Amino acid sequence: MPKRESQKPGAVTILDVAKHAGVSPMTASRVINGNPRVGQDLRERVQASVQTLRYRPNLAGRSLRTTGSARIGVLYSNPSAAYLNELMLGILEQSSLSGAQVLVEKCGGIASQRAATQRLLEAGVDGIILPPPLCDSPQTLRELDERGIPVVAVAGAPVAGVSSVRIDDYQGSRAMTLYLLELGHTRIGFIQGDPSHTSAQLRRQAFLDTLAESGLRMPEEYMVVGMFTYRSGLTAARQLLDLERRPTAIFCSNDDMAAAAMAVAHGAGVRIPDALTVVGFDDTPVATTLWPELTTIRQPVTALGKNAVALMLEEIRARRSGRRREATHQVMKHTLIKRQSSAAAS
Amino acid sequence: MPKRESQKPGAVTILDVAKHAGVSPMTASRVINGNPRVGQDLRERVQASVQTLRYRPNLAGRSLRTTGSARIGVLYSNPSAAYLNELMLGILEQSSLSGAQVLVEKCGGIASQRAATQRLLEAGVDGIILPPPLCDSPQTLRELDERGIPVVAVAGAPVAGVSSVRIDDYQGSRAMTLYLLELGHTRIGFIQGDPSHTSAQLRRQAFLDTLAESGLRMPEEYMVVGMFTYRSGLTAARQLLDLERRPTAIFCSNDDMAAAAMAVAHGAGVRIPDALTVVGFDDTPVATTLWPELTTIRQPVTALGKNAVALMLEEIRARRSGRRREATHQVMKHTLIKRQSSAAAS
DNA sequence: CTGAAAGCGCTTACAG
DNA sequence: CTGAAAGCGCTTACAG
Repeated sequence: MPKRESQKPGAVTILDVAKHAGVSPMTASRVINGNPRVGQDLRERVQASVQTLRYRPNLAGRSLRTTGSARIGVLYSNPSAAYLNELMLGILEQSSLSGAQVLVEKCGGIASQRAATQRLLEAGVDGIILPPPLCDSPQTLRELDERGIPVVAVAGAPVAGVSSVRIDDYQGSRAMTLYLLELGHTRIGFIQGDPSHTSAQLRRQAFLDTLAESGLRMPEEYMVVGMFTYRSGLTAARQLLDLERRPTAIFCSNDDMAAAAMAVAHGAGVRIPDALTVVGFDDTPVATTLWPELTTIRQPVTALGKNAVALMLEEIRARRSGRRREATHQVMKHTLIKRQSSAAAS
Repeated sequence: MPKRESQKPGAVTILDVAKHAGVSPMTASRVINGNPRVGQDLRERVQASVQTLRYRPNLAGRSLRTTGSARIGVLYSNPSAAYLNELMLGILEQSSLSGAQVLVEKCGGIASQRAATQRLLEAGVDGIILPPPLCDSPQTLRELDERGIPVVAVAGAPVAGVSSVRIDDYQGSRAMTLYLLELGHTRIGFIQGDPSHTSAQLRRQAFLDTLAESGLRMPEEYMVVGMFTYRSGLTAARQLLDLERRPTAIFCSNDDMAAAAMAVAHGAGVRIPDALTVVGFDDTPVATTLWPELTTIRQPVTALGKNAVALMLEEIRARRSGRRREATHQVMKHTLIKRQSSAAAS
């Protein structure tokens, strides 16, 4: 008799499901994985058993056979803490679902980057995920590609041969600009992000293009360069609010700079949103920390992380079975989130 | 001949290590897991092979035998986004290392909490991790305990019979208070957190006790109640800075409120840290986003998450093998992080 | 102290 | 369309 005593009572396995449905474990497995080559009635019986028994597949068991021992590296440099946290959340969640292991390395300059890559490779990673801003470094991408390591870039401009997951920064920025125009703002300041980031360039370009479409053009001093940091946002916002004829709205290229702009406005006694609309981009946790809460463009950062892992796993499986996949470029949906920091122009 | 072709070349298994070292897989396993009952020379040979082959254990394989199919639920309500993100990071990392699955449920009031618990249980979780503020709800703890579900509380006051992981809020607050005194501040404002949170009470008490020790007592209007939110920090900080004889330092019970205090100070034209020292508690990402960067007490939130999972897994294993463990109360180390928002009293 | 056997839960590859 | 067999990588429980 098998020892069932030390067994957890509620641990329903696929064998239990199969027995309950009166089929072989294989058939149960097929139904559970959505394989269409199963007869209608067996399928229904298995599905019923899954429901009744509240079966949940054990991912360790599954991944042992499928992905084998996939290991994914994440190489990052100089990130926004909040963004990286959220991204890692998605990466870990998905890899836990898929039974993959995740190794993380941080690097600074190009030398330390090589060392970090080396460490990841020695640890046996099958591929590397590159969050911004590393995803924007052609050199990094080339080096990894030359070594034959699969790469998935998160954000950044699509590069031939390298899979990527991102949102459409251009359309996101366009949506925000249209929203500000709808609110009746005609004097809109813009704080740009780090010019070396593709996302910063796209957000700026969309802003300018969308205004031009509406026949509007901002005076040059309404366009200020920031670096995506809070500190740079302070300086930039001060510049804008010190103008003689100052804007009635400020579009900041990310939330951190928007937080800074709000602090400066506050300091100058300018009330938000009555006298000044401030909007951001990203919807990081700071957006709902601030008061008034920040109107911004939501990036599904966690989902970006999840999909990056899924893409990577497909790539790894393909390579293991000797196939070659085309690089995939996945664009995820952004959302305009209206909160209390924006209002109609007065 | 076994098909080795579709095999990933770098996938070193424990069998490779064993063969390379000339021992059985069992001995290799023992060495790798630090089991002391292995002879000196076999141990060394295995360790050398691990090095040479750059062996990394496959966690899916391991967890299949050890934890079995452990599933851990996380039940949270009304969290600080940044704190929860970081905690989840640790939870997911550790559970991925241990091959456990994580299910997350959010809840609001007590009714929705029951429903969420029910969903977790139906999904077959073996135990539930309770982040703040749920860890402070005796009712929640009791209900879970009555159903016989293992619980690990993150933060909160230690409760008999319920394992917990936390930092010593009292000592952390004491360290910060001593630091402010060292800097020569004698007029220190204090913004308290949500009074229903144990951590808020402890931080406040330590502040008062430590001052008393030094023979100091602040005027009543220097103690202001906040709610741990940015918004409440704005109000509280305004109160403090509007005082005729205002403090030279403000100790905020968390970083979000410190961010608010800095914004208000900024608004009032009070320079930080020259004219005003502002310090926080937690070291969430916002602390390094602000300018000047925030002096604060670092909570190892990610590590708290990791350890909560580790504790939970021990508990689950113990129960499965019919043993009963005493509840463990783990206190992790905090650190005073000195940044640019604090300076000597002028 | 060391090892041969068995099995964790699942799915791949083969056979019908 | 369905199933019996084998094995993913590891460790538990048993034997010596």
